[in-house]
Amino acid sequence: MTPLTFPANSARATMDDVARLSGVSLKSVSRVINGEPHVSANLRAKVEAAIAELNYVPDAAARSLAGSRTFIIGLLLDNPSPHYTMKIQKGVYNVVRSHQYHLRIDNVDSTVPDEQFSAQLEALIRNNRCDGFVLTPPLSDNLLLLDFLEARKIRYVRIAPALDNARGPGIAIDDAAAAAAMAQHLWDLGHRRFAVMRGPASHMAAARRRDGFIAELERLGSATPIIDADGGFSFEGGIAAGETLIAQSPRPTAVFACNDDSAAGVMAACSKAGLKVPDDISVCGFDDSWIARSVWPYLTTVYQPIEEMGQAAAALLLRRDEQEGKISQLGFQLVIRDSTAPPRQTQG
Amino acid sequence: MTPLTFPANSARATMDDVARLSGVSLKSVSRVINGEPHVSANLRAKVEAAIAELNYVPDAAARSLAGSRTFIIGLLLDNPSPHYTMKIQKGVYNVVRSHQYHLRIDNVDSTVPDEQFSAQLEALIRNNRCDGFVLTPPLSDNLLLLDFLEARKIRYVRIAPALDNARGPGIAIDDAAAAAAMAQHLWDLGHRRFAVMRGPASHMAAARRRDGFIAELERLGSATPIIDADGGFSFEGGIAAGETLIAQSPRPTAVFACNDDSAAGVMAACSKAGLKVPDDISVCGFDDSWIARSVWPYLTTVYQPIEEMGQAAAALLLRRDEQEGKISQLGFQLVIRDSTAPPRQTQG
DNA sequence: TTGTAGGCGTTATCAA
DNA sequence: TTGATAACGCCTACAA
Repeated sequence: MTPLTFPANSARATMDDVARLSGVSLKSVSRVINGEPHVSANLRAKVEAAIAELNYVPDAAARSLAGSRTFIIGLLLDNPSPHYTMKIQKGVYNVVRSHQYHLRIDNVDSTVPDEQFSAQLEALIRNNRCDGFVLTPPLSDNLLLLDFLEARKIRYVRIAPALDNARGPGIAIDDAAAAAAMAQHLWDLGHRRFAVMRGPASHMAAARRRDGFIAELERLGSATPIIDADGGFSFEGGIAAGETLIAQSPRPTAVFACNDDSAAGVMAACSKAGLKVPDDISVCGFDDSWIARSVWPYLTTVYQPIEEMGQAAAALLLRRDEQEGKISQLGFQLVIRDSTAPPRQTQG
Repeated sequence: MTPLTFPANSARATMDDVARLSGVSLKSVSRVINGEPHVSANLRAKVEAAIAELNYVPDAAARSLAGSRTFIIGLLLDNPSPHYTMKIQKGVYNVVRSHQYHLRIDNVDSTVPDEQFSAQLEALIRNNRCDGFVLTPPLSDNLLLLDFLEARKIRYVRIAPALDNARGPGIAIDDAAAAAAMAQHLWDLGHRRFAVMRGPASHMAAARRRDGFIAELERLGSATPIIDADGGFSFEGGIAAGETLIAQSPRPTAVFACNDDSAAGVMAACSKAGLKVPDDISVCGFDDSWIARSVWPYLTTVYQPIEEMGQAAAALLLRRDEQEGKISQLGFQLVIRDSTAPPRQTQG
């Protein structure tokens, strides 16, 4: 019934065409398309047949002009890592498209003064509304943004929020539990002297990882104080802070970095200092980002389902029912690769 | 005149409001908004004042329903590296937004059979047209896609096209010249025995880099045959192929990889084999991607202005004048870091 | 140089 | 359960 190839230049069918072909009114066609109740099965069948025959698809512009929906979901981005961003974007995209929606991208810069930031937001929604935004970190915790959206009754879902959990719906993982799992892994290998490379103070999730790691070690009975340093979430920061950490005496036998980039920095610092990973020292990260498999040895890390988080966020946004400030947690996974091993006997 | 804060819930002004306030007709307002000719300075001033006072912005949905433009630019993506994609995306975004356009993202999978691929394309443009697409590699060289768009008279600009240059407008760099510059750099350092890590056969730009590198060496007077191997553009591939290359006897003193990822793989292979970079062997890459500064030592590479390419592509698309198949070339830059150095005296 | 009338393709309001 | 008819906000003829 539906022709396999659709002539490129044939004029697109409109609702009028469908109504005429099926012999019903315009409004009835509209009802069928939007799945409204109070439509007889007979009428619905007729309309659907006509739609199929004409290869009809509703026009998005007309729909959003006449109605309240735009069939567009916005993804709000603010300089996270390319790897992270693309994963989120892909997850959001797939769900959005499967619902016949489109994905719009918007970048903002949240490091500017409040007034400028507000102006950016104004500009975004001025001439082209969308049906909701997916917020990525650090925007997920930007109170100014949340206020702005709520004042305009624009729906949003936050990814990896760390703040104000009652504020709006969100998707996250249990950072503390994931860090604890890593602590357990190192403990089981026999490590007893640890160092933590924390992230920048602004990154709330990093603090949770650090705290979760340390809390678990204390629970397991770690006696030694656990030193830490700020790796700034970057490779360069990881090198600098890593050099500090491995210069301690006695040297820690294992370093847990709160993200993969700074973990790679620690590995570079070890390499410069002549320490072999994992023989002389174990190093592990967090994220299972692309760099985890782009260093040698491959990095032991925590996988967080970033793409799935994007999917879940989009799905939440597309479900029109109002959900008040519920944060859904997704699972994580310990990924044990080659950068962690039992400590040397002489040191153990 | 323009209020600094704009009440969140005030109804948005329409063209009607502007017309009424400025005491002119609807059409005149339209003329001013669209910068049409034949408008007196006086009238224009009145209308612009009213627009400012009412904080008016045209409604995108109404505009695209009534007119032919949608004020949306699509970015067509197909699994390139996150780093590359995000750079392009950012460049396109900035230009698009500065023209009051919005950016729509569309992913396709070009590895599927032709029929499925066409179906994907159909789905993309069925219910929501856009004013043009920016095509990223490898889609820039996808003939099926180009045919599809041309048949529907949809404008596009190709990024880094390697094929069929007369086909449609595009933005690129001179890959061969960039690779030649790298050859010159290594030659000047004193290297005389080279290896090339080429990319996958499907990536046309990689072949140009390899060929350009070799051609330049021959021009410089290289006598030794230049060995090469396929690094698959990936870190893993780089390790495997790198092991082959450095096992040659006599060993090459410099390895040029056609992208950074496989260059990092070469460095890992060297590390495994006990070779120090750059003391024992020089390694260089291409792209100046993020990994170039996430390895130790930092990678010597070629910077290509990816973000600018995105900008240029968007700018080309937004200029409505018809440009037939012109490829604009942007500049590249040699980035000399720590992974290249003169060869050891004993080997030189 | 300016203005008037009609239409773009859909949803929403009412009445039947 | 269905269907006329009027918006939605703008642009494109065409006329003045």
